[in-house]
Amino acid sequence: MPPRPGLSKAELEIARIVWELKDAGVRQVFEALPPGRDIDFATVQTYLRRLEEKGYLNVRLEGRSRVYSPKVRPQTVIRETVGEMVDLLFGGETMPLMKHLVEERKFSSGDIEQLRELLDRLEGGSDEK
Amino acid sequence: MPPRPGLSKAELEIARIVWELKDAGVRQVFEALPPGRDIDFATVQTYLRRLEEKGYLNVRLEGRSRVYSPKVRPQTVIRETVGEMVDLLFGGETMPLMKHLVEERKFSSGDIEQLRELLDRLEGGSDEK
DNA sequence: TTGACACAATTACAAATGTAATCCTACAGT
DNA sequence: ACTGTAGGATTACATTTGTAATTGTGTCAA
Repeated sequence: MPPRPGLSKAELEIARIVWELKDAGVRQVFEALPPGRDIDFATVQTYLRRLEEKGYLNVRLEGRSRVYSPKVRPQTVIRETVGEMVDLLFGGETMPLMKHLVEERKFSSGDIEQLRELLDRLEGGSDEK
Repeated sequence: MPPRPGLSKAELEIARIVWELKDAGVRQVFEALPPGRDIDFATVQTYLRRLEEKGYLNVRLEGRSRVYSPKVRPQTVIRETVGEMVDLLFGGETMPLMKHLVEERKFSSGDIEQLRELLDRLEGGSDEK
């Protein structure tokens, strides 16, 4: 299954909104844009159409307007996007990315605690490399 | 300082090679491509030129050929690229990405150990959120 | 000397992307 | 009925990206 064409940045931004709204028309997506994100209504329409063409969204007609809904789960898109990034930036190795994140981004002590727990859970579990 | 235009995937691939070679002409970069990566010599030339135009590489003339060298450190590009990805995919939150990575990618027990150490080092250190 | 290469520089081009102008039409009001 | 308008569908377009065809030029073999 060759997944489907990749998402562009702008498309990803819009896809995230649809995931959140679950089911939405152009207007709703448009209004859900973060304030300050100055982008035209018609532009949002284009992104939604492309998202549908690429197979990321379902669409149905409601009266004379189109209503979009997620077709591919965020999980999936995240896996693909992150995977590609790891390939491109680190030759496919996950550890260098982990190291980068831990060292360069900020974490609260609560975050660190959570991370330890995640690691603990791994050890017991069945997911060995 | 609006960094500089972003890197495209193909450009990033080439940039990585230049980082590794430290200093290289088109031919060398071309030959350093992983076997199987079927791409034309002229295509590599184009990427190198664009990398230079965008400010990621330095270039000097050596006889009648151009020799490229890194101008921006990998660290910097990585920080920018990862940062953008976190914004796009997780609204700027690092933790969801960490969680995703820990749960979805594979780690050896050695890796896990290393990660624990990284976290330990953080706690003592001065980098609080 | 004279081509014929080997190499690298230039130029070209189609597809993807970011963004919006334009077009269509049901409806509210006169 | 007629018309301006709001909301949405279409079409358009410049830029960026992936990729390569072309073009220019020293160099060496005949």
